[in-house]
Amino acid sequence: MVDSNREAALREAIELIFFSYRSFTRAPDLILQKRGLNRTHHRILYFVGREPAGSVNDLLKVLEISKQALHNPLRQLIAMNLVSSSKSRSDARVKELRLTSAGKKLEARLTGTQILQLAEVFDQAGPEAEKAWRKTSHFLAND
Amino acid sequence: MVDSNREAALREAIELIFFSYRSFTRAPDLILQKRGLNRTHHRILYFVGREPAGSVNDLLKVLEISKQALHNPLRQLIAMNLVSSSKSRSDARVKELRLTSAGKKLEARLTGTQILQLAEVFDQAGPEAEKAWRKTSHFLAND
DNA sequence: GTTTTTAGGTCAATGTATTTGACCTTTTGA
DNA sequence: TCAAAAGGTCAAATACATTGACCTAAAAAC
Repeated sequence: MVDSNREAALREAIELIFFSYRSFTRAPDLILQKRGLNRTHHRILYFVGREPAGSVNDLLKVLEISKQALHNPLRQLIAMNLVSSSKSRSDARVKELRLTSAGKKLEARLTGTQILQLAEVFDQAGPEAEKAWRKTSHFLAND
Repeated sequence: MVDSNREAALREAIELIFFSYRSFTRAPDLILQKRGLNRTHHRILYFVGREPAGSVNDLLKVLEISKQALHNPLRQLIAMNLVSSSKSRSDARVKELRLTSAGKKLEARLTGTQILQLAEVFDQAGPEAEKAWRKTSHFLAND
């Protein structure tokens, strides 16, 4: 059971998550908007950057969106020459996705704002708090 | 400056935030979907519940969306009798928004899943980690 | 004490994004 | 070798957000 004081404290935590997430995505969203891109494009750039030569399916798994929902933004990124797509040699059905150099540059810019923001936050909070934050976030992320 | 080891650690934190947020919204989103509602409807229910008799403008400020973007989902909630709207006595331009009893019930159900989830997470992480998580999240939320 | 301006809120049309569902190609495996 | 499954694409319908005009009531300016 969750008593009513505890509930108030947990509602405060809910709001922290809401406001944190909004703060966390604000800077990259502004940069994206100027190019007619959105949060999904950033996610694609991020995960393609993290796993070069990954397939469309790899992306679908990590993003948990439908392949139809992925298709348009991915196509746009390829058309804009931010992501390259080439047939896999081992399985001709599969595409290997990679960031182009322009894609790397944009990804670094977008994610860079978040890296700086988190660096500041952890700097203010201190290393012990950072460690505890990571531990707690891990429980939240994997459940 | 952020060196390359530190950058990798911060990228891990970025992913923790992404996966945490998704995990955090999954349960209520499923409930919402069954009624043809979405995240915005939950946010409206949440903040109307937090501030009974608040105005449309109060909602706009906290949600940071345009009034046109708010209008449709709010209208739907009123039509579904989850939110009530009545003219303010002191200023006839202003509406006072409140949860109806059905609205309270749904809000409790939606937010309840998140409260339980956070209760479990903090239980696993321990009270010190919770405290540090709150401190860190506070820096992130307000910047 | 009118008149103008501002605040609160609504509506319709357009544009953008996602979903639904069909489809194509290549590979795997019975 | 042929049916089924995996990877990926496309077009139409639907849902959602944005743009921009608009209405009414209240404050402020004159």
